[in-house]
This record gives sequence, structure tokens and C-alpha cells, in this order.
Amino acid sequence: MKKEATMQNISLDTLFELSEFFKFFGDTTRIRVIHLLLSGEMSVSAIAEKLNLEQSVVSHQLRILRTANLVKPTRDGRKIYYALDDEHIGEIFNTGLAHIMHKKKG
Amino acid sequence: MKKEATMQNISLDTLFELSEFFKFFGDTTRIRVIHLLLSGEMSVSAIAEKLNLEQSVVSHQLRILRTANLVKPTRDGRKIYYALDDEHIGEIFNTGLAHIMHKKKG
DNA sequence: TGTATATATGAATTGTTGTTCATGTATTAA
DNA sequence: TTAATACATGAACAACAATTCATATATACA
Repeated sequence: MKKEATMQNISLDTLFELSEFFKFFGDTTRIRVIHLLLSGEMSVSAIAEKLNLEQSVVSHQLRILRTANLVKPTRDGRKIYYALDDEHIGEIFNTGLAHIMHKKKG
Repeated sequence: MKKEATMQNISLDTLFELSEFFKFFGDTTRIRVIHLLLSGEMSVSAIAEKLNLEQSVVSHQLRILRTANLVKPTRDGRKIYYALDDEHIGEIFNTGLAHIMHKKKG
């Protein structure tokens, strides 16, 4: 079950991208949005209401996630529904969560 | 192979901790240090030399990682060797890396 | 002791990021 | 075409985080 700690040579560029990628998960507002969207798509106003955040806060953060292709918008009338646009997001979220939970136990 | 996108109820506190945790991976210097330590422990000066960073930059970032219990120091004479102090770190690193690599392919 | 080496740390500076507030655009319906 | 609703966005501000520089501490050795 335990993987070997072998190490590939990873370019500086890739390591930079990797850190940029983790940054998206490194903000409370964004992680709450991601968590919410893990259970399905949701409109901007619904997200704001559910998380008790101002609409513009949600829109700003959604733009960051959208630019990074982590979420994908779909318009339906006046509403825009956002959904997670990457299979890996849940995996990364859960891996981090497992770590936190494990630490909580002692 | 594909997991269901089921969603637990996660407390605000836990989501905050989770975002704080991901922050450690969201900085180029730290991710480079983590990457380096994935292949084994290393002294501060060796890390600085290998990454072409000033000693104080490395020390400052190591302190952050140490405070979060992500790395563990061991003194040997004048040198202090740092090693990763958490089984999950490699897993999280690799999960993120898989995402980056997957995106690169198109 | 005194000097050199290895690392840590505090303070100042700089750069980055998130939020707020005001306003702009798109869509719907009267 | 006007009003209302839903969302996006730019600019200003505030908070935070990383680096730099100077200096402090700890160890080893002459």
C-alpha cells in the first residue's frame, strides 16, 4: 500500500505551476465554493446565499476559478450555473481533507 | 474506478484548516523545498545551494513548514537536517502534479 | 577563549491577494 | 423601452506574506 518515495526530475516551470495550482485551494472562500460545487452545479446567487457571502465576492472568486478552468459556467436565463470542470478537484480536496482529519485524531 | 461525488457536511472550521493546509503548497519556494525533501532529508545549506536561494529565505520557509509539522529538523553537529514529517505530503504533491501533467497534454 | 561555520530570527520593505463599493452588462418581462 | 433581476468587473483599500538585510545563537575546533 505504501508507495516508494522515488523522485522524478521536475522542471522549475512545472513546480511553479504546481504551486500556482495549489493556491486556488489555499483560500477559505474558494475552498468553500469548491466544497459546495462538489455536490453539483449551483448559481452565483445560490452560492452567495448558501455561504453567506456578498455576490461580488463570489463573482470575483469564481472568475479566478473560471480563468484557471476549475469551474465552468452555463447560462440559463438570467442565472449562471457554475460546475466543477475538472475530475481531479475532488480527489485533491479529499486528499487534503484526509490529512486534516488524520491530524485531528492525534 | 470513478468515485461517487458524494458530499459530507464539513464544518467551516475544517474548511478553513483545509485552505490553510493547501497554502503551504501554494508557494514556489516551499513547493521546491518539499519536492527536494521528497527524495530524502537535507541540510539547510544544501537546500539553499541546490535551489539557488539565500540561506535566510530557506530558513524562513522551513520555519513555516516546521511550525505546521510538515518538516522535522534533526541536528548533527552544526548542521540541521530537515525531513518531511508527514506521510500525506508526497500523496498530495503527486495528486497535484498529476493534474498539472494531465493539463499539459491537452 | 577566539574564530569560523551553520542556522535562526527580527525589522523593514515590497509584492500580492482578497474584499468593498460603485457601476456596468445581459436577460427577462411588463 | 423601461424596470427589475442576475452577474461581472474596475479601482481603491486593507491585510497578508515573502524577501532582504543585519544580527543573534549554537556548535565545532584551533
